[in-house]
Amino acid sequence: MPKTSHATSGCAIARGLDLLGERWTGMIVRDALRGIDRFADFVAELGIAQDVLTKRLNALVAAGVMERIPYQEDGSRMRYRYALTPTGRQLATALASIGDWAAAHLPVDGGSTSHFVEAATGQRVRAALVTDDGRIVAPVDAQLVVPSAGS
Amino acid sequence: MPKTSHATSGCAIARGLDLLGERWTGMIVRDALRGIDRFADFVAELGIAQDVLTKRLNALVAAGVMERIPYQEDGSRMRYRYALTPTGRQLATALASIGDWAAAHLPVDGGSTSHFVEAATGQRVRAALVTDDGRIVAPVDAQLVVPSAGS
DNA sequence: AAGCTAACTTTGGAAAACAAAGTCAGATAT
DNA sequence: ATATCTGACTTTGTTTTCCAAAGTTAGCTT
Repeated sequence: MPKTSHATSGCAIARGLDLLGERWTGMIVRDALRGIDRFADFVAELGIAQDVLTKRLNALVAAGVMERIPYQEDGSRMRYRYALTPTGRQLATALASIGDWAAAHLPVDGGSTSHFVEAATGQRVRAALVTDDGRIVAPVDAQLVVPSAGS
Repeated sequence: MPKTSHATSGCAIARGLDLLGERWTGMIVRDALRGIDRFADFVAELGIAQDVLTKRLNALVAAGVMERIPYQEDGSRMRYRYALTPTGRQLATALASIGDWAAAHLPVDGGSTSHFVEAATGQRVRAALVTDDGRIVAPVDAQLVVPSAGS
């Protein structure tokens, strides 16, 4: 067993990090949310090595986050592109919360940063913790509950 | 420059992933949220190699996520522990959204998974996208806006 | 002085990432 | 028909990171 995997851990955070905590994976999903879907474009945008991109895309497809879709431009042969599945699009919340946190706590000189908006209204949206009855809870007032065993 | 860094990227998601997208970092923060704060306990809980833990803790301290705090048990010499800063505790939202997503989309046999609750009431909380006026927006209805340049 | 313990370093080998070059398959141009 | 172009990958060789085990350090107790 060359590399530690938490894919079968009882902790959902561990399982999620097994994907997103891997180098490049989060950036690939971010670009996919921006509409990028072609192998060569991911390479150009991210500067990722091609063999690594192949592995990551395969992992994302295997996890049900992305799917490999054939397409054909006129006057070209059939090729493949990679698009987020509904499951993958749900990761928007996770990426938004990471982005919101970084915007607040890892500032950088150049002002404007990326953010999410509601498509219908253009209104800015942020990630927050909410109760089932719609109350917003500050992160400080939240507590992590782990059923029993740790890892 | 041996390894690509997005630490100075204009994209906040890239900056956040530069930390959380590194192997082990998210798991360390998760355990820190559970109250783990000693070097040896992180090693025991995670099975992480000690030199890697040293590097990750240093990076987290440098980023302002954790702090190195001296402590002394009676009958022992002074040692150091690692605790989340207020900035670090804000990552609860990000970890919750990753955990919520994984619980929904990366199921595993053994039923119970970890989750966050409101400390005061014990009520379960979940990560969601909300507008500034408190409306909840489904991830599908959200759109990522990137100011200008990509990476 | 010798032993104990927690927090690290050091060391050497294995796995992964990186960069560059090569493969492949069709569609168009010569 | 052969040659060329393009996008999606492999292959190859080097660099970097990860890993596991052993070693170091500092102060307290026996």
